[in-house]
Amino acid sequence: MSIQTRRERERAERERLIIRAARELAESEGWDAVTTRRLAQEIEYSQPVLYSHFKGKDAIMAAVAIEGCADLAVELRAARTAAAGPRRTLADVAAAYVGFAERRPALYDAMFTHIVDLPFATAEAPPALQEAFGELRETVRPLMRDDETEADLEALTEVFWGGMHGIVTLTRNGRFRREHHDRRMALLLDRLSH
Amino acid sequence: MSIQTRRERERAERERLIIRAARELAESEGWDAVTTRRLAQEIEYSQPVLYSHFKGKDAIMAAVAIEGCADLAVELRAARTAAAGPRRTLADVAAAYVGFAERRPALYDAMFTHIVDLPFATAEAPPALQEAFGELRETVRPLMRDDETEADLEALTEVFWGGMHGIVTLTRNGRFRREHHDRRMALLLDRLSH
DNA sequence: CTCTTGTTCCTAGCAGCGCTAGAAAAAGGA
DNA sequence: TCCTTTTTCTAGCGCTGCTAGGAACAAGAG
Repeated sequence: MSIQTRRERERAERERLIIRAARELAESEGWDAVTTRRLAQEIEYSQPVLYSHFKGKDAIMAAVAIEGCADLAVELRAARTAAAGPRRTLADVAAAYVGFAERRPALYDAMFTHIVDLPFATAEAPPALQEAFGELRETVRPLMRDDETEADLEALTEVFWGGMHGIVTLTRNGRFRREHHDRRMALLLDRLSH
Repeated sequence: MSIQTRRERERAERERLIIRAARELAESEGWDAVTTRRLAQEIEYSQPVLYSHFKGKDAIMAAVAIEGCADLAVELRAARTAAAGPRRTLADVAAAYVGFAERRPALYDAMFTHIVDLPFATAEAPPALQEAFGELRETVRPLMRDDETEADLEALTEVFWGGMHGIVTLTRNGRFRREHHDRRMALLLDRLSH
């Protein structure tokens, strides 16, 4: 009994270790550097140990992505609840989102560009994901007119999100001039809040 | 002299063959299927021949991406010059853009998500890229107020582009519910055109 | 303390990847 | 026909994600 729980605890501990190592490696050297061999060396176990915890490398990336979503949700929440007017709050949350993406590009990629088979806009989506989206939604809510429905809110939130995501990704790989960034963001926020 | 030109012609021909094969393979089976071995087999030459034309696989993808930009520019131009009001034209061009991305996902990825080191928002950007962006810009131009500058136009065009790009990519990998797509697009267009 | 059983873990290897050195083949000129 | 230059291929390097099968270990029984 006690032995069993200790083992499970140690296993869970090691699983967190794997995720942490993968994340740190990705953030410091990019996802290309996160090979199963390198990761195994990092956690001081052999390769097959990774596969006893995760189905494959994609599953490890997905786990990192979920952690990233939780972090993002925290940062968005901080920006949202910092008490300013609705429009100012929108700008602050947007800045928090874009800042996150720029500060942690590898993490951001794992969350929103790399992984494909991670349940998302469904009931089975990981709580951290729903929470992050919820922060965006509650940021947008005060800007809605009375005659607009909850579905309108969701849609506008997605447009807000999509706009930021597009700007972030196109900026990062050189499609946009970086010097126009502030102007773009201001324009996006201005137009989306009527 | 004549022999020389014939050789150059044949080489150029084979280069187009490589690009076409890469594109077709990517569009039918995805970029993962486009390996240098597979591509060599497809064009009925050995692997090193590929490297006598392109520096590496990335360069082949870049060539495909440029071709894709030319195609996109053509489709955008058709939508833009189909004579409707400015707002309706904006919607048509947006639909053309999104339709292109959905119809040719592999091509779209090569153009806007995969390749990183392709000169873009600079003077050295391939003409096809500048042309495609130009189509977007000229679509947006009629919606500008008189007091707005050319830089504002560029910025708004980028916001327009970024919004569509974000929606396209987040939709494709399951971050968005597909059933809200039309509502999202309508919202984006409505807000961006005042 | 020793032996057996069951679990955990590692060594070694597979098939495939992008890419390249050096040999073989082909083509052109004398 | 021979030689030179250019083109093309064979073979292989170091790497990837992933896994089968045996070694090492820990836990309980006698």
